[in-house]
Amino acid sequence: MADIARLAGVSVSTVSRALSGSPLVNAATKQRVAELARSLNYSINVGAQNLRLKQNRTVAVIVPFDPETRQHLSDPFFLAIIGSIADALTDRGYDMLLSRVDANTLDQAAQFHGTGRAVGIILIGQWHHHDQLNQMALRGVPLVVWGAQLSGQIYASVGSHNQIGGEQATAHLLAQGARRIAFLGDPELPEVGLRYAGYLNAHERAGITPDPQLMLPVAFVRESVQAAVRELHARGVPFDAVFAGSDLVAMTTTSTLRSLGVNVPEDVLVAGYDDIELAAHFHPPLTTVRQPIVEAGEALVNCLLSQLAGERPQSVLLPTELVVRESTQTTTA
Amino acid sequence: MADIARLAGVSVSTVSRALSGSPLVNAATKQRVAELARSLNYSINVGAQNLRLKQNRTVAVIVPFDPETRQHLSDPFFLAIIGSIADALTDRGYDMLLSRVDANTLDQAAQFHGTGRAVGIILIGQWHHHDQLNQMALRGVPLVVWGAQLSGQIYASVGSHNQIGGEQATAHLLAQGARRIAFLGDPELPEVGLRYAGYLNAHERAGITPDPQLMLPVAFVRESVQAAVRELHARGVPFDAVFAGSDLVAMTTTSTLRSLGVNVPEDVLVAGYDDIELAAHFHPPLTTVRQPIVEAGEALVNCLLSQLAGERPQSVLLPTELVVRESTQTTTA
DNA sequence: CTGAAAGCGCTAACAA
DNA sequence: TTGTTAGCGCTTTCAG
Repeated sequence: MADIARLAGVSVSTVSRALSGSPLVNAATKQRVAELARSLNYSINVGAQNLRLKQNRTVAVIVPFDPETRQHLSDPFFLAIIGSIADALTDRGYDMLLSRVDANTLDQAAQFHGTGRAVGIILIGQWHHHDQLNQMALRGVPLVVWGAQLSGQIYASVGSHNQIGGEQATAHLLAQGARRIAFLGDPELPEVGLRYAGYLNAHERAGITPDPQLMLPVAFVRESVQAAVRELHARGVPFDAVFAGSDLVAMTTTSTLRSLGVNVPEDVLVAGYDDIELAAHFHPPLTTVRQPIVEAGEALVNCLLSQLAGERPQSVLLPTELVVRESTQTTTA
Repeated sequence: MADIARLAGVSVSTVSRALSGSPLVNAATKQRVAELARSLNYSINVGAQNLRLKQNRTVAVIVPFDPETRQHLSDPFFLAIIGSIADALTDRGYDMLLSRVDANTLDQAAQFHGTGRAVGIILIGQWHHHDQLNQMALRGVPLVVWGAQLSGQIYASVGSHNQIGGEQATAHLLAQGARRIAFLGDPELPEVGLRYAGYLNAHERAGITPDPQLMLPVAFVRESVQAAVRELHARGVPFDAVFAGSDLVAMTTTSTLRSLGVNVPEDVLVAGYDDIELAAHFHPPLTTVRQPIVEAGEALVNCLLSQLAGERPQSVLLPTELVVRESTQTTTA
């Protein structure tokens, strides 16, 4: 900037003003400065500008990871949500700082705000860290979490209406004639817990008591799912449908069943949750509960930005939609 | 920081030194400062620090988008690569700034470096922008791109050995008895072009001349693939196998064929490229050419950081591996 | 319309 | 061992 000033024969203040389009500066000078800047391939140092202005247009998006499994970022749904956040942020003129932090020391996430690197934080997945998140919110960190809305929640969350989603899927399976529906997913996770609650609700409404043996608390990991399905099969516990906690689990279940000689949907109906892009192209095409991904990104970003604008944190429940495909069509249909 | 200094009864320089663990400062003072900092919930302002130090530990990861389709970030393979870069960067202590830029004004990407926001740039996908990328490299922007290695390339690239991958898949299909293998993918894209070259090579080596009608230049979009497959079928052009430019295309092809009453692998063999996680769980499990995702992230990051360390840009060709699954098993096998 | 000067939060000589 | 001072690159009063 000093160089430009020298070359243009003006002061740095003038250059600064010219570059920021201030009306105070002579059009001719403005022109000259602009050209010089271009020819020198110059652009403003955002760091210095932020320092001076105490502003910042960066949002940190954090994906917690389990330090033991050191598991990689791979669930297509989470990945897709990141994509949609990236889009929403770009639209609003914000940058996205993507980072992974150890789930056990989630407070690290707050550092992105504390150190002035980001104006706020979007956290993907609340897992078991409800309390830590409340702490952060209490400390005044602008925060939005993708997950379930829990009672006693101080931070804002955005998520689909998991309980209704769970009901929709289960009610559909029951309507298709299923009577012994296995549930696959870890109900300790708030979102999955609500989906399970929906599962129970739907049963109750139908006047059916689900067999507790059909509740398989698997983690969202391939091996865990395969093991659970194989064991259920080996134990000879009869079941005529599966409601999986995510599409990935549903797909793994389907292929595991097939390897055991059990066909979907002829022998067992399978429904998932998420409606990832591939669900429609799976064989059989997967019935699932859609979580609106594009809206999710927008809602997360809106929620964060409105907090920054001084409004009170306002959680959002996104509508779910049951997408019926062949994986739950009884062959007679 | 000034507050801490006042409270601790020392100067800011001492605080600065204490916080940075300088050996010059008295252990007692250091202790006191550390406690104060913790209790005030203070942490260093990275922006100011960077400004002063002229350093920076963030890397910009850029995904170009086509402004017309304004297409969202959704290909699982790209998403997975982003995940793996995030991991690699986290391991090396770098932050990742994720952004999407209009593919037509790719130079914008250079701004992240120009404005001091990032030390270097990782670009996902070179598409048709070889020249622009060379320009950027020429201007001295530290840059790595995921894509093919082209002649006359100044920037560094990391990618799988697309031609060999194409050969592997095609040779496998030929070995399985296929004689009329359709190729689906836009050969204008450097990576796909090389895969196609591999396809041609394998044919030549087998002494077979592929029918030009079997070359379907589809974009990597669902609709495009469906349309192409339907048209091929409608025109009555016979084919006994498909080599798809990506797993997503292969899966779409499979489900489109199925809707036309053509079964995989009984009537037509299908092979893909990428080996995304779902490929193994697809039905039928998909034969594909694996691009090593974890290594990809590491290689991209290494390549960029070594440039920053002053070494010459060094492109990397990652090995591919043919993963044979049921989608290419002739039923008699 | 333009320039001089102060200062954003931090670090690094240089002195003491 | 610690404090003083200058300055990273920028913006913005306050005077001209």
